[in-house]
Amino acid sequence: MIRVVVIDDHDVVRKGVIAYLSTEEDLDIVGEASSGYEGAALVKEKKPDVVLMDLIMENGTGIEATEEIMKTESCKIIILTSYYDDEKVFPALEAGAFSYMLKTSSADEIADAIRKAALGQNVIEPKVATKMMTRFRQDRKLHEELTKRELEVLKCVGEGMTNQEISDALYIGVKTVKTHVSNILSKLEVQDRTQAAVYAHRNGLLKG
Amino acid sequence: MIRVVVIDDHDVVRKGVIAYLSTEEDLDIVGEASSGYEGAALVKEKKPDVVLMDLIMENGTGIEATEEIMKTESCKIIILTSYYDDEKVFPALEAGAFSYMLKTSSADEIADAIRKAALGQNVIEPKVATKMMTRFRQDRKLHEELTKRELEVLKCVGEGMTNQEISDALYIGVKTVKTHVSNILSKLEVQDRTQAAVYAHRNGLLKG
DNA sequence: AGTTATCTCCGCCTCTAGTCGGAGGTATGT
DNA sequence: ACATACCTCCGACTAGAGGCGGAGATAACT
Repeated sequence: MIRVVVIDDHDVVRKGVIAYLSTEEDLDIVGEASSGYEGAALVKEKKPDVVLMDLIMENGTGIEATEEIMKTESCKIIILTSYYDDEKVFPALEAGAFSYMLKTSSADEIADAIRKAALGQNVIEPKVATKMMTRFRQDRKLHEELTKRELEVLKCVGEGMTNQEISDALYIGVKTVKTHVSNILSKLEVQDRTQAAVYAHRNGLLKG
Repeated sequence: MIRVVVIDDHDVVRKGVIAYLSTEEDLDIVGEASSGYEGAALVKEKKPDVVLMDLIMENGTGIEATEEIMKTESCKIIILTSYYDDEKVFPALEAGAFSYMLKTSSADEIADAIRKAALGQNVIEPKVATKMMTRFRQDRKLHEELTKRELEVLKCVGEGMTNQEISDALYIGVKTVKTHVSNILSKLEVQDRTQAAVYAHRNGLLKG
């Protein structure tokens, strides 16, 4: 029997998945949770073999919960979500997710992914796999080289602020802002602040 | 008996919702579909009282399907989705959606929304309702004022291109690009190209 | 025929942005 | 004690961005 925990704050999704998986003889649903925090605690208590995890949740994202679980547990975490954009996929994989499924998958595919995870085989959605390929080919997180202060400045640039406005907001001189911006541009390998702003948005460095 | 059709390309969600609603005595699931096109045809055939519709689907979005159905049918369409951002909510309501539910809702809430829809009562999620209020207060989509050409230029600006690069890409003079950019800035009510680029990204005018 | 909208282009002007090459201060770790 | 990284700031320079005012061409609607 493969012990499974389902974490998803979408009531209908969670109930639906559980209802479906319960009909499978070799799967045992040992717990369910509707938030990241709750889920992480539940996994530590129940020690399941496999965790089905949604990404977007009210209290504690799936990414945070995945990180938390992977610190101490050895279970396989399968991300089950509707999203397959860069900002969601890569942080999830880096956090220690084992497989990445989309909610467009059929119930059978999900059951199959659970069995494979229990055997140590990853299952990555083709669409997500394509993303990974292009990612690993060249790109790395350029913005990880940024210092704290530079990241603050970049966020301001990403909001469309001018150097003067940034200097007022951060209580530093305009010259200093220019220095930071220049360093940001070279670290991100872009030519001007507009490209830096685009970079910030594409890499999810801002809220909206 | 309230006749219901469920349209959702997420297998687990559709099956889950149906499994849940089937236990309700007064609800009769008369059909299900996994794409917008299929769903629209099904609704025209089955003539249900209420339709549960997902927004993001492979073939034919929920918005297109909603528009198509509302042309000829008189049923109540309840949007059931994970999204509540502007780009999804307003087109759906404009297309003729009757209620707007989030997948974070409990199964009981959804069953309740179906009964209310059958009685002619709308159910709008609080989060979505808030969006609607702010929307009707003042905001309109500024970029709808943009001409075709200006939109093309804005997309280039959103990619981080300079005026020179845009002029090369669109085969027009740099002076012309400047004129377009100036017009874009005033129409979007922003001060510079960086803010315009941010606007473009926030309003989903670009792919990534 | 006249109006309106759109796309195209020009010159002149100002100002922000960005580069280059410095410099001093404060942590941190070796 | 020394090196390194980070944050701060300076002056001088160049180039791109953006405002202002104007203009010709086409197409569509009245």
